[in-house]
Formats: sequence, structure tokens, C-alpha cells
Amino acid sequence: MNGYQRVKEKKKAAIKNGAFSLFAERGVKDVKIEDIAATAGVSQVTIYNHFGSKENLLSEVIKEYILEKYEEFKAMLLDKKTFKEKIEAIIFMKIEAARLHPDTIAAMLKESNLNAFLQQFQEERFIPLLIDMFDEAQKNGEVNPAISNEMLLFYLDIFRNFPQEKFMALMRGDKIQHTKEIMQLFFYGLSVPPENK
Amino acid sequence: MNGYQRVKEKKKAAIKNGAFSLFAERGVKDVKIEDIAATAGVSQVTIYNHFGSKENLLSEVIKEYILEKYEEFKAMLLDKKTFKEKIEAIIFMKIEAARLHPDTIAAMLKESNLNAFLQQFQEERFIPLLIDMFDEAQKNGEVNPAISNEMLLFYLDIFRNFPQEKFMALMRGDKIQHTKEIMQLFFYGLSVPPENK
Amino acid sequence: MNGYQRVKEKKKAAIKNGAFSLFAERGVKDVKIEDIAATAGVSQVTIYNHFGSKENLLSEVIKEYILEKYEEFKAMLLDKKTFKEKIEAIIFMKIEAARLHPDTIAAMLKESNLNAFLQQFQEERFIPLLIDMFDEAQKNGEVNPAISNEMLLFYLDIFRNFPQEKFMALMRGDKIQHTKEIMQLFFYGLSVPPENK
Amino acid sequence: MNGYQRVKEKKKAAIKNGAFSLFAERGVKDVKIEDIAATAGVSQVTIYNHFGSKENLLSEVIKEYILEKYEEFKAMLLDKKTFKEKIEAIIFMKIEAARLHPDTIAAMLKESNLNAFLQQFQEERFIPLLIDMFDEAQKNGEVNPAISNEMLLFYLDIFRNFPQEKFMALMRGDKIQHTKEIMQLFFYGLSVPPENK
DNA sequence: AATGAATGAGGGTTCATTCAT
DNA sequence: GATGAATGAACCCTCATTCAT
Repeated sequence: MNGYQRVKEKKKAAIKNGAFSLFAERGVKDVKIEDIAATAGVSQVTIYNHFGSKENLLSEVIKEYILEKYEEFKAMLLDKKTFKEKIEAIIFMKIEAARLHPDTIAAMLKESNLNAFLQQFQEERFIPLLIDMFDEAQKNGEVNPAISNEMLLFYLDIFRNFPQEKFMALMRGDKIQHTKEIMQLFFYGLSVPPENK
Repeated sequence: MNGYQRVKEKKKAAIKNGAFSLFAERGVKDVKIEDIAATAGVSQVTIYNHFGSKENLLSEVIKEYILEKYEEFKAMLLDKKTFKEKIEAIIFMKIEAARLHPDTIAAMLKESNLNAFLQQFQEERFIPLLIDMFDEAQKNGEVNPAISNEMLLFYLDIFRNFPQEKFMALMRGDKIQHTKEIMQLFFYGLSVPPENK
Repeated sequence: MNGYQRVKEKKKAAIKNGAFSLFAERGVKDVKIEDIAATAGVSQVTIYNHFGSKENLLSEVIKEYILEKYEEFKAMLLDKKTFKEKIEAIIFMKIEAARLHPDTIAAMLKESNLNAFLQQFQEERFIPLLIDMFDEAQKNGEVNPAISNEMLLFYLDIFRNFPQEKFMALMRGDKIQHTKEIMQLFFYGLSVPPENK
Repeated sequence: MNGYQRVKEKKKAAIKNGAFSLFAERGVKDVKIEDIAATAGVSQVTIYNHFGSKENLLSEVIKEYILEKYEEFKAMLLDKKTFKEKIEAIIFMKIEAARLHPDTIAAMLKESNLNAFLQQFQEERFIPLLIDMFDEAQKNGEVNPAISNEMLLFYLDIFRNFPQEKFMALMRGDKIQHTKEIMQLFFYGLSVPPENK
């Protein structure tokens, strides 16, 4: 890649970054091309030269975001050793994302026409990683072996999509205590956990 | 109520119902007043005569929806006797709502300027009902008494806001089995429940 | 006229009065039928039953106003004896009108389709009165006999149409002194008046 | 100035000119953006790109007009030597304006939100020029020194605001004779002027 | 005769996108 | 390749007026 192309890629990246932030902050419908152009310090037409349309820009932005998250996620799974650590890390990755762009990511996905892509990505990449993780935990006796794979994924999703504002409010209280409680709820639900008996 | 008023109330109701459905289906921004008018079988101006503005119509529609849900909720709590039944009912109320208007209700609330109203409503009406329910369950030993009120509310919220599409997909499988599993997760988390030991 | 008709006429009068005030205050274009209805305490349709259209209501309102002013004017001319008194009264009638509805009367006339009527009324009724007045004053030596009728009318009009806000501001100062000065200007212009020589 | 700017300025000027004419002819309320766009040979949106809103366009148009008139006025005062010439020129400037846009300028000003600006402009720019002119004329004995500044300004305003249609009608008669008469009225009022005695 | 309800015909404004330099 | 300027297609909302009771 020569110098010229590098500059070009930088511009594209600047546009994408700005667009992502704006989309996440305000929702796709409330972001004008004009805003993205201003944020990236380019003209509106430059955006069209690079991306063709707003919809297209949105798609590219989301794809990049998903890929990035996927790599991060895979690395994390390798890094953490025990099941509990992994679960904890998954939940906190979600929290971090939520803190940065409170729940508009989901809205962004909806506005996009990437359903097929996203589903495929999910099925072929994310889910296998999780299934492996659960399989191992069930073998180790860390997870109730009676629960089906699909239910486990669903359960995890429930925890990964908890309402952010509420969570953030909670975490402004006794953070360590609350974290313990959440993990407890995740592993033992409402019942009294064995170690307390 | 005279003839005029009866007709008027009917029209207003027709507009509200149509507006609610459209808002929930497509998102507020993607619904034109023209669409609502066509759905309700009136002219656009009639909508303005009744509601003043799109924003106002949105507010009224949401307020009505919330109040309705609240009454339904209160009645349900009185009807169900045990804690488990109540929890089950709560989750299934949410599911029913989700089935009818997949997760755009939240988006509607965001577009509205009812934040203050909603928060107050939540704090003064919904939450007291839930706190009472949990208190009683903790006294009865049905719920771990070490868990704080705020954490219990948060936990319930997690379950009430689980991702709909996934849930609907799940329920197209073995419904009874899955329901049992969800309740188990809610009460015992990932751990092996006592009765299975 | 029976009781029924009397009530009806009262309603019409109430509508006209309200309409006149509103038209004069805000300008015809900025007054909605709705406003007039509210001011008169009737429904919009009642206004249509009585007047047929906004334009028509405007016409009737103006006609009535002009006729009233004409009668008042005629009476005043009979009442005042000397030419100076008459001129003074003319100017002050104009001022009074201006104080009540600052310069929107002219705008009202423009919005109406009464040009023909107004011109005829002017020519056949108002102007003859004024011409008589000037003729007499010229015969008495109170007015320069070299000035033509049309120029005299024009000169009078100049004084009757002076800018209101400025005048009102002036009158908040030394009223008596200013009134004297205006009369002096009218009769002697910028030159030093004879009595001061 | 590059090619872009030149074209842009031309377009802006074309829009302003067209807007001014239309506003003056029909009154602000009766001019649609669509009309202005058609007159200037651009699309409606171009007008919004340049001026932001109808109200803003009106303001800019008025401001430009006022500034232009001010410069013209100042130049004229320098050009004319004697007091009488100046007064005559002032009156005829007004007449010319009236001939081009019969008394809708005032209406335009009313519709605008420039009251503060106009008042300041008046007080800081126009009035000082006139005060100087009168001061000098009073020193020279051309004007009755007993008349206060405010009254002189008011008197001049009266003459500058005389009813246009009437004046135009008059001027279709013996123009030179009438002009002489008006000047006479201005300087000597209704009384017999000294030179005729 | 009077009213509550409804409406047709517009008018201002916005925004993604294209044109011309 | 990048930009300033221009635009078509909508959308919200208003108001004089008519309909139905």
C-alpha cells in the first residue's frame, strides 16, 4: 500500500469511526450525512465517493464492528481459564459496550440490511465458540448437564442483554458486592447457594 | 354520553389503536401521519384536531398502553397465589407483549418525551408491587434473603427483557420442556437443582 | 324587529366587533376564524352562517367602520366653528384612531376587496365635506387662496397619515406644547410664524 | 473571488432581488418560497441552503435594502448644497421608493423580527444626519429656530410618509406646479408665503 | 339556528443524493 | 479525488371551509 492509499484509508477510517459514534449515540435516523461529514472533517460528497449511500456506510460500519468484537471475544476465551471467569468476562464485555453506546447498537443492526450476514456470522462463528465452552463446563460438572445447548445460549443472551441504565445505576452502588450477586444469580438463580447453606 | 361524544371516542380510539400498531411495527420515525390516517379511516387533519401533533399522539398512545398494562399486571398479581406462579406470569406477560410488538415498544418510549412520567410511574406504581412480592417470597424462604431489593428488581428485569426473536424461536421447539427449563434457570441458575440431585 | 331577531343581531354585532379588534391588532392574515369565534363566544360555523366567508366578514366589518367614522366626522364638523378648530379636530380624530389600532386599518383595507366601494365613498361623501370646509376658509382668508383643492386635500392627508408610533412617543412628552407646534407647522410650515416676528 | 463564489453571489443576489420584489408586491404572507424559487430560477431547497428560513431571507433582504438606502441618502446629502434642495431630494427619494413598491415596505418591516436592528440603525445613523442638516438650517435662518429637533424630525417624517397613491395621482397632473406647491406647504404651511405678499 | 367533527388544499422545511467545477 | 452548490421527494402541520347532527 503506497502513501496515497494510506491517506485514503485513513479518511475512510475517520469517516467510519465518526459514523459509528454518531449512529450509536443518536440512532441511525437521527444522524444526517451532513453530521458525519462534519465529524470526519470531509465534505458530504466524499462520503458518497467512498461508500455510495448512507445504508452502505451503515453496513460497512457494522460489519467492521462485529468483526472486531469477534476477534476480541475469541482472544478473551483463550485467555480465561475457568468457566466462571469466561462467563464473567462475557458479561463484562457486554457491559463495557453498553457503557460506551447504550443500547443503540441493537437499533443500528435493525436499521441495516445485514440480517442475513449477521445471522450467518452468529451461527458460524460466535455460537460454535460458546457451544464448546458450555460443553466443556457440562463435562466438568460446572453446568447442569440437563440443559440443552439452545437453552444455554438463550440464558446467556438474557444476561448479556440486561437493561443498561439499570445496570449502570446498580454499579454506582457497592460494585464488588453487586458483581458477586450477579454471578450468584447467574449460577444459582434465586435459590440459596450451597456455600451459604 | 351523547351521540357526538360516542362517535368521537370511537374515532379517537381507532386512531390510537392504529397509531400504536404502526409505531410498534415500523418505529415512530417510519410512520407518517398519512399512514395513521389511512389506517384509522380518517383524514390527516382529524388526527391533528384530536391530538395536536405527532409527538402528542405518541405520548397519549404510550400513556394509555402503560396504564393498561399496569392494571393488567396488578390484577394478575392478585390472581396468582404462589411466588413461582407470579414470576411465571410476569415472564409470560412480557412474552405476550413481545410476540405482539417485537421490541419496538422500547424504541417508542425513547422517541417520546415521557421520560419523567415513565420514571415516576415506574417508581410509584410498578416497583412497590414487585417489592412486596419479593419481600413475601423472602419471608417464605422461596427467595434467597441475602439478595437486596434492587438486585432482585434488576434480576427480574433481565428476565423480562430477554431477546424476543430468540425466545420465539425457542418456543417453536418443545414449548413445555423449554418453559420448565426457563423457570429452573430463573430459580436455580446454571447449577443442578436440588430435586435433580 | 322581534326578540329573536334582536338576539341574532346582537350575535352578529359581537362577531363584528371581535373581528374588527382582531383584524386591527394582528392584521387580517394573522387572524384565524377560530380566533374570531372564540372572541365572540360562538362556533366557527356560526360565523359562516352569518357572513359566508372570511372575506365577506372583513368587508362588512370595514363598511360598518367607515360609515360610523363618517357620521362621527360629519357631526364634528358641525360642532366646531372655526377652521382651525376643525383642522385640529380632524388631526386628533386620526390620532385617536391610531392610538386604538395602530396603522393596521390601512392594511385591513388592502386585504379587502372594497376598493371600488371605498373610492366611491371617499369621493361622494368625505371629500365634499372637506372641499366645503376649505372653500370657506379660503374665502375667509384663513388659507392661501392660491392652493388648489386637490393639493389641500393632499396636504390634509399628509397630516392625517403621519407615523403613529413617532407621534405617540412625542405626545408622551410635553403634550400641550407639542400640539401647539404641530398646528403651527400645519399653518406656517418651517418658516417663522407672523405672531413671533 | 473564484468561479464558485462568483456564481454563488450571483445566485444569492438573484434570490434576494426576486424575494424583495415579491415581498414588496404581494406582502410577505402571500409569497411562497416556491414563488421566490421560480422567480430566481432555482429550487426551493437552494433558498434554504442560502438563507435557512423564510424569516431569515426576509431579514437579509430588508437589511440590505436599508443599508443601500442609507448610503444613497448620505451621498445625496453631500451632493445637495442648500437646505431646500436637500429637503426636496428627501421628499423625492421617498416618492421614488413609493412609486417602485407602494407602501408594502412598511408591511415587510412589520413581518420581520428586525425591530431592534431598525431602531438602532435609525437612531445611530439616519437621525444624526438629519439633525446636522436641521441645525445648520436653523443657524442659517432657513428654519424657525424655535422648533425642537424632535418636532423637526417628526415633521419631516410626516412628509416622507404621505399617502402614495394620492401623491402619484397628483403627479400625473402638472408635475412642476405641484412640486412647487408641496415645497411651499412644507416651508410656509397653509399661510400666504412672504414672496406672494 | 347552532355546533362538534371532519377535511382539501396548500406551505415551510428537511435530507439523502447528484451535479459541476 | 474532493468540494460547493443544487435538488426531488417527502413529511409535518395549518386554516378556511363543509358535513352531519
